[in-house]
Amino acid sequence: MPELPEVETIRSQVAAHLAGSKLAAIEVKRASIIKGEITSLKGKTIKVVRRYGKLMVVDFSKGLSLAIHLKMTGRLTLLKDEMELPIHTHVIFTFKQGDETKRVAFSDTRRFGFLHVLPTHEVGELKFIRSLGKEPFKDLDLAAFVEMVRGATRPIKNLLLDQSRIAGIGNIYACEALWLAGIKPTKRADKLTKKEVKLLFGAVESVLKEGIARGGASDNDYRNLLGEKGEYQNFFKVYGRTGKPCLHCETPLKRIVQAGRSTFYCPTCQS
DNA sequence: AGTATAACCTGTCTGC
DNA sequence: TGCAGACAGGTTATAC
Repeated sequence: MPELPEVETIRSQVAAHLAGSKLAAIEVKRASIIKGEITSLKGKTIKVVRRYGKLMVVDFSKGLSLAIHLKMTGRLTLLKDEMELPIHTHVIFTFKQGDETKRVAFSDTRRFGFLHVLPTHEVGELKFIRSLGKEPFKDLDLAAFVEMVRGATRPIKNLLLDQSRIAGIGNIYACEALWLAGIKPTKRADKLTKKEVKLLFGAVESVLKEGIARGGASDNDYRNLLGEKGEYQNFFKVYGRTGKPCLHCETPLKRIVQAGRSTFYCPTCQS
């Protein structure tokens, strides 16, 4: 479920609530979602929480790290006292900071997500990270974006979703950015005009920024570390709005399928 | 280099 | 009420 803004929201919350906390206990209910030796994290303290595209990396003391991918339905939940465990909880972490005890559950209905324990110095060697493309707001600048678009013959929507080119964009933000830029999702990437490329670059940054500002999009499953929904779903212009009027021109929005994923767009504004 | 499809899983919704 | 089918924020392997 979570795309860059959702993962970034959780990343900053994990940093705010758990940095400096010591992992006192780990309860594993389903080992198959774990790679590496999770018990080695016991007694270690959280130092830094990073994000690579949609992957979160928690750096612990003693040179150990925990990579977390939430995929579609993964959640990290800071458990309140007496709180029932989320459904499909696979791992429960108990942290101590001074007198305080904090419990965090990793749950994942569809079990696509994973936890991966590895030495911090090996994080950069992860195949997932090595194959990631440029990161919005970091090394993805307009020049890099122009270059990328110029060299691609596939539809622009498919390019936006390709994590090996741009890290972090998923189906929601791809659709929203294309609507904002007024570009048809099926248009061949290298056929975009200079003006369109520039508009799209701005639109991508704009929707990601707004997604982060609104705490992510909870169209369905997504919840932040505190179990709260995001707000960005209330501001979708096209995603999931098949048949509803375009907010610009009132044309009924269309749904098509590209690369096996739903694309929502306005046939009038995006041509 | 690109596409398309299936696969990994469970849950929810729609239509008959 | 039941049941089949479509669909869901992601990634990857495999076959064209």
